[in-house]
Amino acid sequence: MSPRTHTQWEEIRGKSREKILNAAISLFSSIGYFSTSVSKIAQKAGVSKGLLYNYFDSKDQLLVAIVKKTLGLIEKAFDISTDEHNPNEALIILMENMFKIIETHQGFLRMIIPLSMQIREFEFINKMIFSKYDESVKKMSILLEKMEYKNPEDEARIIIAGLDGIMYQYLVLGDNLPYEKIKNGLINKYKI
Amino acid sequence: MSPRTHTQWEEIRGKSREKILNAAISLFSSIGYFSTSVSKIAQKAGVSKGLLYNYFDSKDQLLVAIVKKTLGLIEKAFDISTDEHNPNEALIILMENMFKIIETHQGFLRMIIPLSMQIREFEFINKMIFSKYDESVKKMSILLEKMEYKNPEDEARIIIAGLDGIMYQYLVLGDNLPYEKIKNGLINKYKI
Amino acid sequence: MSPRTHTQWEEIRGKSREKILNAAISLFSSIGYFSTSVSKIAQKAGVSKGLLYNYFDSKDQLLVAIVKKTLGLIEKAFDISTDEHNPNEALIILMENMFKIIETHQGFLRMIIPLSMQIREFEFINKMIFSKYDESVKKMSILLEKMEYKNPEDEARIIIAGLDGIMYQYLVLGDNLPYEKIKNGLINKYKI
Amino acid sequence: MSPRTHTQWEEIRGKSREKILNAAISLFSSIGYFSTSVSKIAQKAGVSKGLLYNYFDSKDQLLVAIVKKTLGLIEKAFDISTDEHNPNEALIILMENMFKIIETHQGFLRMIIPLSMQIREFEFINKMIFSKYDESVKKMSILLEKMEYKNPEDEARIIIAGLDGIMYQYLVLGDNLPYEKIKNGLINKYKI
DNA sequence: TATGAATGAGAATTCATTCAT
DNA sequence: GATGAATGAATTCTCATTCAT
Repeated sequence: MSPRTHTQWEEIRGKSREKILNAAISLFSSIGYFSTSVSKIAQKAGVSKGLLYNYFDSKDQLLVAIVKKTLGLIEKAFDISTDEHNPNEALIILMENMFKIIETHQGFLRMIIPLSMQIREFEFINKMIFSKYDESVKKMSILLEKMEYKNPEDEARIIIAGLDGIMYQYLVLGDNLPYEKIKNGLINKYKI
Repeated sequence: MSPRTHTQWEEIRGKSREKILNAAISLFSSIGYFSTSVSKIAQKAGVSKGLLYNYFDSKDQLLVAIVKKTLGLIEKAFDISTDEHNPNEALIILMENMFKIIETHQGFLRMIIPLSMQIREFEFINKMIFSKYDESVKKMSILLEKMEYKNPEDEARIIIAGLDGIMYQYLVLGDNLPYEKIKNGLINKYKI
Repeated sequence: MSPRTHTQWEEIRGKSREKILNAAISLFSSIGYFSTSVSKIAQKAGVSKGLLYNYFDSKDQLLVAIVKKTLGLIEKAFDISTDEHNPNEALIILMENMFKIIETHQGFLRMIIPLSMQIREFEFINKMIFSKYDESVKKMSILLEKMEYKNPEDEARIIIAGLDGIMYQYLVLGDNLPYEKIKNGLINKYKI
Repeated sequence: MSPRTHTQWEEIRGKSREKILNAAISLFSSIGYFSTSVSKIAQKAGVSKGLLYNYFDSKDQLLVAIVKKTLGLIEKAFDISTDEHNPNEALIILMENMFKIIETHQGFLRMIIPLSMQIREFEFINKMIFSKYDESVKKMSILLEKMEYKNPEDEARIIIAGLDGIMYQYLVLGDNLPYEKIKNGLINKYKI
């Protein structure tokens, strides 16, 4: 009969939010943002449509929340210090980390790439992709410079293009792509 | 108002069809398949919705028609004989041709890539992409073999990953990408 | 088999538009703008909801269309020259005209008064009411001045307050108000 | 935390009820009954939705409570004895009292007038308005009879129409109306 | 007494598609 | 061949109300 404590409310909210976010990311990534209706999300999450709008102001904002959340996860996973390694080892770790992101966040990538390719509506996604790209180029350039590549920045861009290409093919071709083989092929090209 | 001849009808049909296809590809590629309404297409093409449905059974079929048409164009442009060139020259020509497709058919790519990321609904697009991929790997492998690469197929896949990566970045990053630089960077890596 | 002429289309459009407008004004005035759903309007008009949106961009715009249309009707009815009459006769005609508007456009008034009293959303209604008020004050002042009233503008404002009061009571009290009696009572006060 | 006495509970109940009523009247009068959500009321009152429903069975009943409460206030303010004044003085006091209500209960009026324009749903409001109207006519008629007006009831109705008209204009036109001027103009017409 | 998460019915709006002319 | 009015199902979103604690 006594009202719930703040923590109890928090917990309830957290659980529902999570259910909705998970349902949404699953649907957005498999059938796409536009083909996913809010009703489908609510149904998959096992909650009412109304509740979804208690937690997210709009379908758009739900997307934003997903992007933020996943970006947080990626950031965390990516934030491994490479200080104790020599440049080449560090480069390999960097590449492997990028492949890990591809493997772990397939769904997320499948969701945002379509949005980044069209629709002005989600400009923030393009900005985010560009900032990630830029950051990667910088990080990698430094390592390649230490490894005494002649044009480290250019080389970095080519490596990242390779990584992005493998990602793209992985997402589109799925099992038709000998992913592991290509992945190792690329990595080995840069192992001294 | 003498009755039109068969050829005249044909011509009229062809022109309207063309107008519709052009309007559709322009809209699909800029704002996306799902955000493009049939009304907008008809309006942009300067025809009535009814007429559009005279030519195409559905929005889906309109997409199919666009893919078929553009694939034809790509095929034609791609079908340049490399017989009179040595393997390395041929490889470079092949790569340059692929870049040409990226540059010439931006809109088309921007349209189908999002659709290819979503499983199931447009299966035929994935099949088509896979067949193109496979074909390219084969063509390139042969040349690389002649150039005495140790693992020509693996090397081919890495090159194509690079090409696809540049394509992807070109479509997403636009002017934020030093496209020409990376393009030449990649090509030069394979010039002997 | 031959397509409809421009005039035929016009006619079809006109009829549907009219049906919708009539249904809307009837519902807006009887149960109010907010309690009237677009579905109800379409149903009453005997058309689909979709069609309604072919003619009007939104529920708001439907309201705007009604206001414009009714204002046109009122303007026309009100635009009677009083040149050949002496000031007192003209004043009486003016008052009678105002009563006529009250009687003829009950529904319209019942619709806009609630909107004018609240909601910033429909500012244009307030502007319109003020402009009508101002216009009436000016017209009536001129006549009262000729009739040698000491403070013609003040007197005009009092008369119009009386008219508005009767309008208000007429709309709210309906048959509980001895409308004709009061109306004549007011008019007689200003007959010389 | 000793258990509260009955009186303390009463007080708590009273305060929360009051807060809710005030929030509701403020919102109903500014943005209208239909555009005001129960959530907004609870929020503005600083209580939970649940608590609101502890005090009032429904949004409708909340409205009823407001009307009852405000009517009580008006009654009290209006219940000033005019016995010691002569009829003319009493008439002026009566009119001034009515203006005072207009000025003091703007919000309330702005809230109920829109509702009174819509037939059926809030019948009780129309009944209340009629009863107030009737009562005023009677009171005023008596005074005007003593003042030897020929048709005291008719004159009373005209005066009240004037008052209502000024009220209406005051609510709709706001600062665009020279309220004080008209108010005094009307009062002076009946000062001997 | 007090909370706020949860519901579900219903609101406005969009859009692929049909059809009479 | 060509038109565009008309449809209806589906979409996003709102909100009064309930209920377990």
